[in-house]
Amino acid sequence: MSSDPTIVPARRSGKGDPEADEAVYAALHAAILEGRIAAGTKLAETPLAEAFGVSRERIRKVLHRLVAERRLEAVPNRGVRVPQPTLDDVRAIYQAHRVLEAGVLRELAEKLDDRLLGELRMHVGQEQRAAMERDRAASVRLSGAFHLRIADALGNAQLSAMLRDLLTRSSIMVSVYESIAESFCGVQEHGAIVEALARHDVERAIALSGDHFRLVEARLQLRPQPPKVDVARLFGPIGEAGGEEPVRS
Amino acid sequence: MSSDPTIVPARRSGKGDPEADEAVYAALHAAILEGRIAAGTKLAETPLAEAFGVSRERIRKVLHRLVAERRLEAVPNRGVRVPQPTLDDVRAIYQAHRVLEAGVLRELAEKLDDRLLGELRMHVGQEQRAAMERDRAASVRLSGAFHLRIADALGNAQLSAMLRDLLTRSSIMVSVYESIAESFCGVQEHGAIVEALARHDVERAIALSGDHFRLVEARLQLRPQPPKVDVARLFGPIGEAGGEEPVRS
DNA sequence: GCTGGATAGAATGTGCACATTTGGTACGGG
DNA sequence: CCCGTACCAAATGTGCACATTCTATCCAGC
Repeated sequence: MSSDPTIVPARRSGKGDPEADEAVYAALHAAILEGRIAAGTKLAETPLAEAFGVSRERIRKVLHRLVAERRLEAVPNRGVRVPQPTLDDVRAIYQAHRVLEAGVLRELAEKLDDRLLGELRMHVGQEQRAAMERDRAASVRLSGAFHLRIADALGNAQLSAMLRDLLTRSSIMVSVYESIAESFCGVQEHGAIVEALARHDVERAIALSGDHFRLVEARLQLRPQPPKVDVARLFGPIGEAGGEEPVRS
Repeated sequence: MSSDPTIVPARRSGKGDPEADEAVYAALHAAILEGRIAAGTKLAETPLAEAFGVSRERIRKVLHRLVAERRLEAVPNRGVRVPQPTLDDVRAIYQAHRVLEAGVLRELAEKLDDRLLGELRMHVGQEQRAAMERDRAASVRLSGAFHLRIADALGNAQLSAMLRDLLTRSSIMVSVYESIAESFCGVQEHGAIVEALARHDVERAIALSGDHFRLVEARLQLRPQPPKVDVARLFGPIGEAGGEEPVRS
């Protein structure tokens, strides 16, 4: 998180802290993304406000923002819940990713230069190293970053944002439908795509990418038991410099 | 559910009306989309609240929602503004649309059946009829609907949503950078894409689609004088007459 | 005459109290 | 014993008042 060690304003009471919004948002966003909150869990405003040690209005604003971003779903007068995606929803995400990447690869082949090719190869090298070192966390992260890298190469902010959104949604899905051990893509598949691009073989690159996604899609299956935890216990007081007396029951 | 079927609560204008949110959102959304509000215009909360005849909090919520949807941009403590896209932004939108449609066409070719083909041909027929009748409004609407139709054919909600978002963004752009007279696509180009699909000639369909978008892209140019109107005059009080009719100046 | 700062006005942001709705529960009737 | 109804508690939604921040104007100083 961003911290300013140089100047800390005197107002530490947690009242008018403009960073509190972002802190709450980041905490909830990460918790949803990493699957720490079971799908279908209702996120009540009051308990969250007490857990974070901020006002209910602040929680409210963040929750509505997450709803607008489709990360939570809201029922009028009945609060917000963590959406429970169906298997078809997950397949739709991966299909969308596959379709989008096919278009991106076609476009990318026209403007692929040596510098970009070198960067992609370096990235695959990093993935291989992480895989050899059995660094699972790095593998998952780099695997997603590979697809993002391809999209970013076009320099189109819209495409990058769309792909980034799809990736974060996949992350949510993965926690529900896929075992973590299987969640990262195969490294050699990424390398094959890059080499096909290097040969300007667009059709081959797209085909490899398609097979790649279909493979991930085929591995999907419903996990038996999503974790059920109390949201109030999940979020401790945020930011040691901030509020420090949320318990009042 | 309701225990009192006989009593319909008298909807007090502006107080506890749950439809007011949607009405304000729809009015603002449409105004932004149709370019009735000049790019760069600051949307102050108080004047809007008075114009719509609702509380400032309601306006606030709608404005923040529009910001979350990237339809407006916000500067902390300085209100929200209608974003002013650069020419590069517009090109990025169209490139994203082109890239996405290329992927969609490739995928669609595999699952194209006679029924879908018939529907697409019928849609092109409607476009031709609208073009012959010089119905410009219908032409613009059907032209956008054509691309949406293609994406919807895959039955993927994610892809449809992404394309719908790109289309609405194009609409905004068009009002700034393109003369309305040129804003709809050529009908024969749409027909050619459909016929290429009918022959299962994916490469040809994608090439046609690409040329199609590049053509639209090439027509882009900065319009000299965006309209500058007062937002307070634009939005009459809602809920009384049932509709908001903007006053064009 | 021009520049800089200070002040007043306005607009945005936030917390609080209240209104409305929902879901559960207990009670009474069939 | 079961079902329908009325009440109660909790949670969400909303309006209002206040705090904070930005902007524009005016005045003093150079």
